[in-house]
Amino acid sequence: MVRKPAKSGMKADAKIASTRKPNMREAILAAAEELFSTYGFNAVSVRDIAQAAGANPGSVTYHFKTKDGLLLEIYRRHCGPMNRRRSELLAAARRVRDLQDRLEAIVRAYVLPAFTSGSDLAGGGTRFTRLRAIMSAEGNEVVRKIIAQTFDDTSHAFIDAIHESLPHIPRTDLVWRGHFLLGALYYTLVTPERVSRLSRGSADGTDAGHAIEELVRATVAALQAAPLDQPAPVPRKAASVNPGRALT
Amino acid sequence: MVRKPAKSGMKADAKIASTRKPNMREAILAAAEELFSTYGFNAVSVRDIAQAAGANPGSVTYHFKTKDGLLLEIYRRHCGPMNRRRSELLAAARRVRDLQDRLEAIVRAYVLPAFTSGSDLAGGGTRFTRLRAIMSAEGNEVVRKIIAQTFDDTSHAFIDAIHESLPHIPRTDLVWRGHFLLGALYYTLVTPERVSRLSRGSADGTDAGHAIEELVRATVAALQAAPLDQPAPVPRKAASVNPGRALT
DNA sequence: ACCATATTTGTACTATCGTCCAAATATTCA
DNA sequence: TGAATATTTGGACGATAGTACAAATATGGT
Repeated sequence: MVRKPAKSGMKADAKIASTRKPNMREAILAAAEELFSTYGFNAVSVRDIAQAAGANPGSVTYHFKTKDGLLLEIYRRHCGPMNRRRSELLAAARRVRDLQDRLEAIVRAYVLPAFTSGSDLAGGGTRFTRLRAIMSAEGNEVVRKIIAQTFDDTSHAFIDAIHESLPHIPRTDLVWRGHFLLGALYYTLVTPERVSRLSRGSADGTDAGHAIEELVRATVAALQAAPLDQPAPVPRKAASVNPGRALT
Repeated sequence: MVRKPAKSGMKADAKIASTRKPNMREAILAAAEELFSTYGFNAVSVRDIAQAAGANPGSVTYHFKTKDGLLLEIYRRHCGPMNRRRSELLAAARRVRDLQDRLEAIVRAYVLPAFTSGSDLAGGGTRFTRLRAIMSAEGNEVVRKIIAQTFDDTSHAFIDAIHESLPHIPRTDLVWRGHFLLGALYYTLVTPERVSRLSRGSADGTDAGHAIEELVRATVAALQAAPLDQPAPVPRKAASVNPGRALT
């Protein structure tokens, strides 16, 4: 990792005089999370992390044994709270009467914790989700196991819930569409500036609240689309969808 | 890069006796493309590439000067043909009369070249798109410039075309939804096995043809959704969307 | 205050990284 | 064929990677 000129000021602040970090282990975890989620796992060295945390490289080895162990601990920290939050929101969503509202609530229950879960509510959630996005692209082996163990259960629970709200759509299509949702979610967190650029400033890709609303709206519509075994996605004269404004 | 036990047989085949590669430069490019798109840029060493191509590490430096230069050349190879293909398909799509069909054709014009463009039609397109996905996650600086220079024009052209088919939806929403499309597209190519896993074998994530159809269907529906400034995404009793099968 | 334990430090090890270079070898064309 | 050029080779360079370890220091219970 070479980028980002410095921010030498911050590093200096971190180890002036002999001010001890109250909990160096946490500082290392936080620094690693931030750096990994920004530059990727491979591009960040243990020394980079130690320096950002104001610690000694050996300290990282002491607390987490290996670099993979450090990554593993980051996942352990976040997976529990995040999936717990998702389960709570999903349970609440299931109790929504109106089928249309329920579907939206389910999608929201999936998306929201990705932006806000974790210990640190201000940006902590997006940081971890961004990390997951990068790791799924880099294809780390340590992570692959956690994914299959921890996240697949949650994914199945959500797909099942969606299937209950849309029983006429084959599960296979819902798996695809849920997959697209996760991809869109990841990409939004990894490359938010692209949205700002392409919209020429009229949208802010880093505005989590707005991103969530756009994502939910688009996903609900995608989930409701006719499955592939039905040739016509929408009857020709589909004016009622947008009342007052015909398509042409 | 340490993974994947070996495939030592292939390497041996590549340099048996004194059989010279007819064009070592191409072999290096192909090997680099394959490895980068599988493991990421940072995880693959110049020596890995040279070995996979049956070449000498020094040969890579000779042809491409630096590792970044090699990556740059891969992008140069693919960007031209891919965007040309997209332009052709987009122009054809614009000529479709029916607005619904036109929208679908536009989306298809965007998605299709990502799976099939490039010199090598069998997997060559997906390989390069997978590479782009990984690079956007890793955030390489060399790539960021190419993206903004080469791809933003295409993106704008597609957003404009979509906007013509859906004039009642604000451009900002279409930017978001186009962004989601790209994210879904990337994620599908990066983690296709997840689809197979979650669908318990009833879907094949690596089936490009099927992935395209699912992606197009979901995206068209997402694009048509009511914009955020309209509170109700669909009027309550929306039965006509799926003729014959009411929502409940 | 003292000892046992936990943590931090500084340094060193080996491996591998990207890149360079001179010599060896192929290729091309007068 | 022979000279000019293009390519390949094998080895080397300094830099940096992850990790290990003994010494130094901080901490907490008695």
